[in-house]
Amino acid sequence: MDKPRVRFAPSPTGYLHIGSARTALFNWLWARKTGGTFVLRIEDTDQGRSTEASTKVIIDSLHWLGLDWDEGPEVGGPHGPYFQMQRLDLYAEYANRLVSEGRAYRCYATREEIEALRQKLPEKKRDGFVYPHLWRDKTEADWIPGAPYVIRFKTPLTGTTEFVDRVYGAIKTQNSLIDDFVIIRSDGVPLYNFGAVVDDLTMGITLVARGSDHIINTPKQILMYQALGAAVPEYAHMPMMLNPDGSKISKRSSGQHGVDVAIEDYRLRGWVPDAVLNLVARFGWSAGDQELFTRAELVEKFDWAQCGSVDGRFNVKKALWISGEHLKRLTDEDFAARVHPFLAGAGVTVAADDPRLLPAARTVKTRSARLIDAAEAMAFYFRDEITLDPAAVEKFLTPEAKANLRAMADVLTGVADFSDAGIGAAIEAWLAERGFDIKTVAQPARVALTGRTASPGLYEVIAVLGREVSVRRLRAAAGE
RNA sequence: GGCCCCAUCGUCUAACGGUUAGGACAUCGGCCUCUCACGUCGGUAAUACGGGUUCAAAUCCCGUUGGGGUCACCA
Repeated sequence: MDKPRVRFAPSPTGYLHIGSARTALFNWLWARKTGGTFVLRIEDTDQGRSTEASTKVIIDSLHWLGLDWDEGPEVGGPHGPYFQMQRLDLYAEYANRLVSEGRAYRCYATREEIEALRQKLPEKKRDGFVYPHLWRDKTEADWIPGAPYVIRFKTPLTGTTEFVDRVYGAIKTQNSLIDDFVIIRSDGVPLYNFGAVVDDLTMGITLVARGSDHIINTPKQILMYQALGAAVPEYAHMPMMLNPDGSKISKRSSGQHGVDVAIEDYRLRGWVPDAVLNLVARFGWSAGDQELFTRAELVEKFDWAQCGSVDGRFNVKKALWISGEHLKRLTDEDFAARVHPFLAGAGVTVAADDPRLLPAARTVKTRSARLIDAAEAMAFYFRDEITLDPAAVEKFLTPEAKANLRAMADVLTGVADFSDAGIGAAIEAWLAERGFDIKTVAQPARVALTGRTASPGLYEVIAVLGREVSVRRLRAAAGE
């Protein structure tokens, strides 16, 4: 059996949507698992909305996710070009073939003309209005030289079109319900359904996997394959990814639900690529009770048979949990290197080779959901001047506590072994000598050293900060 | 509205005719503890409804209800 050829065919009208990323991922997983070929094709026929900038953003996002393609932009391939606007001649050739074979026809009716016809109908019937077969039965003799026309597909009037989706199972449609849709615009540019079919056909795509919003297009496309005398590919549709309230995920809804839409946003917020892949993989797909997957495990375990057909709602907390789990699995060194670029955003300048970077990062690793959170949590280590949280000052920096902070500063000044353990031992000895419980000094010290009431462990904070800074901050908070 | 699709804890899901309906996130409680996390132990929580088929139904069939998709010279 031949190896599958799958594709991801985004239209460059914005960013890489989280749902599209899943479509790309599932196709990629299938290709990698089966040793097949993953094709990237840019569907830029919507000239009003397609931009080069968007093409770049989408390609960058795919690179960032690590979803590499075997054929497509940048890498080329035997079936190129991989931008639809560079394939116009091909579409014209196939369209003309359909016309000459009587499977499609020129339609000179204008949009206005058709709309006027629709308006003539009683209001109730306007909803289900389909193109009346104005030009369906005309011949070449009726063509109007020089006038603009579109090419419409001559949809069979009877019969049903059926296909077995790898996710949804059997789906059938009455052909009589499908109108004679336009395949080539008056400017010669193909419409989605036709461009996709000609490309999938000429690129040898054997399995078309895409979002379930395309289920409705599938019968039309199958009809075109048949009219072209070509073998129909397999189909696999994936359920929609929705907001927590069931609405569509969009830039606009993002603020409302906290659901990031664009893959660049995930990168900017400090997700690691594998966590994003893990996140989207679990929408509509599962492997028993397993929740966390590495990229390799995804490739190994992915199968269409385990894909469900239920639309999924985004769970922000679970998403953050997945991100955090992936962060925890990074080595300390890797984690530190990845969090470094985010420190600037948290307002501190830290050199990549700053010796405090690794130990500081280590203390926030299990406390952060994303790198941006980690950077924010560890910024206090690097500030020249920290701002103390007023409420915390009010609550913990009492005169008595300040006296203890001064004493603690003195203790630290004398600690020989300035490590976690050494510091802990010295402070605990001091505490024992005074008969204090650590609870009486921990929170005031934490506020003095970090500015806040929540932080990594006290001893590790002090160790990372170093003797000089720790002592200075304790004394400053004590009012010296 | 027509057509298509979907329906198990709040959310994501497991189950592929026979289970005390399992797991994860969230939530609640305990442990750990210098705070916050992490970790750990335990609890609450679901087969939308109504009919069939069957010895047996979350699983198969029909209907109802609810949700989504789609009805362009967008993709």
